[in-house]
Amino acid sequence: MASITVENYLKQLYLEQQNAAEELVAMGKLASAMGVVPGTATSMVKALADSGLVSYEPRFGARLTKGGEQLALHVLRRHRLVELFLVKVLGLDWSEVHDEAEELEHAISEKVLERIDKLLGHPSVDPHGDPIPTAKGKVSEERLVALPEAETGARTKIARVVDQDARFLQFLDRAGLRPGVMVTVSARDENADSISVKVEGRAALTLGTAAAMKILVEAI
Amino acid sequence: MASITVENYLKQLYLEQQNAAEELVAMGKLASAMGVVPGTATSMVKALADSGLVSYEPRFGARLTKGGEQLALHVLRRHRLVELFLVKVLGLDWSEVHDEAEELEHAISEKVLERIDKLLGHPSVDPHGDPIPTAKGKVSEERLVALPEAETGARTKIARVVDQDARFLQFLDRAGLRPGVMVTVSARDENADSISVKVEGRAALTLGTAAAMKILVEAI
DNA sequence: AGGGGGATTTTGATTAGTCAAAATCATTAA
DNA sequence: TTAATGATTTTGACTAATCAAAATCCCCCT
Repeated sequence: MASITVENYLKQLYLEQQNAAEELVAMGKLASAMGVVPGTATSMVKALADSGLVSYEPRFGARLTKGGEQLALHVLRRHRLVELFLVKVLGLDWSEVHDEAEELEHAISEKVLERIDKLLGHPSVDPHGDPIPTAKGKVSEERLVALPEAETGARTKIARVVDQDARFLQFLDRAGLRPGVMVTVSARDENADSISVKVEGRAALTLGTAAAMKILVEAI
Repeated sequence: MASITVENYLKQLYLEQQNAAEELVAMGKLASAMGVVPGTATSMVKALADSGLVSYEPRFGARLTKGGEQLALHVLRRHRLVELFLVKVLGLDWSEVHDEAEELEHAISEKVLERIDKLLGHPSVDPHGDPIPTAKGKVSEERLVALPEAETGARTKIARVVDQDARFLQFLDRAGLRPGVMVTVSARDENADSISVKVEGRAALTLGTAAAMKILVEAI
């Protein structure tokens, strides 16, 4: 069995690989994502390479192998199903479930996981709109765009929020910006580096582009 | 925070202290309960003594301090609430939840635990009838007797089963011997080292004394 | 009193994961 | 082309938890 540490490295490698869109994940990136010193990442990656979970090109970076990716997706599935479970069954807030799931994802057996999956009706996304990999390790491809890229004046639905920071999520929550909510980009200001969004029955809200980029809406 | 290993040692020390009824737990006992070699138990107990969680008398054994006992009870509370949760909410079998809980007990936060407790209606016993310590670390004292000690011919209720072995529990389950079920000791045979029990609408079943001792019924 | 035996403790080694700091390398800037 | 810069890798050391096996101790029996 992969240790908790190994599971975390694989998961992080997968996530980095996703949003960086670069082929190889640099040791520095991985190290800071894992909260360790770079040398630690290097030696861990070498160990992972020895067990065939990643392929490592010294001085350039690492990439998950097929096997490593399957394991990573499995961890991600546990993480996201647990998050949804915590919200739907135990009534926790979507801003606080990430940290909880970070622990539980390593303690849940296959059997319990499948029970949870069934209880939730085989959901396809977690409370942040992140896709839940299937038991076989497939992730559904979504066609989403970041809020600043949505057409001005067009109503779209918030589909996903790509930041797990509790305070940011609480801010969004208070502003009514949750997955599933319909929003309209009412104005944009290149110079101010901001856009204004309108939620049903609320005053328009102005967001900096960086924050708005974390909100993904359905492409039309 | 106490590591998973430390939590397990404390829990085991508590359990040994309970059913051995001796003041001190011997290193040999602790080691075999933990599945480690005796020397390992010795050095771990010395470390626990250094952090004030146990008091250790070399060559005699160890005993939990007040602080260690509180921690142990906390772990036990998590373990038992999780077991009940798995049975009641996720529909697992009472024979299989022990092992699951063994992992989850170390991954559950205070917040999630209290949600589970509330969802279950602040239960006082787990699926095996083991008492669930309160958040403050109090355990309700029960007045139970082992089945072989029950009066012959008197109807009593099964209250607790003190063995977590899945196969034994499955055997009991098939025989209808579950906590809450009414049973009568219909006969006893000193020479055969056995007793016969009768469950409502079933043929009498003969159990060896050792097995029957693991079934506790309400004292009348 | 003297041994034996069984449990306990010690000692020395090992593994996983980590850090600090020195060494190495690749690329950019001059 | 060379030197500087910043990232990466290496080295040596540390901690927690463990085992194997040698050393020690306590109690009981003769």
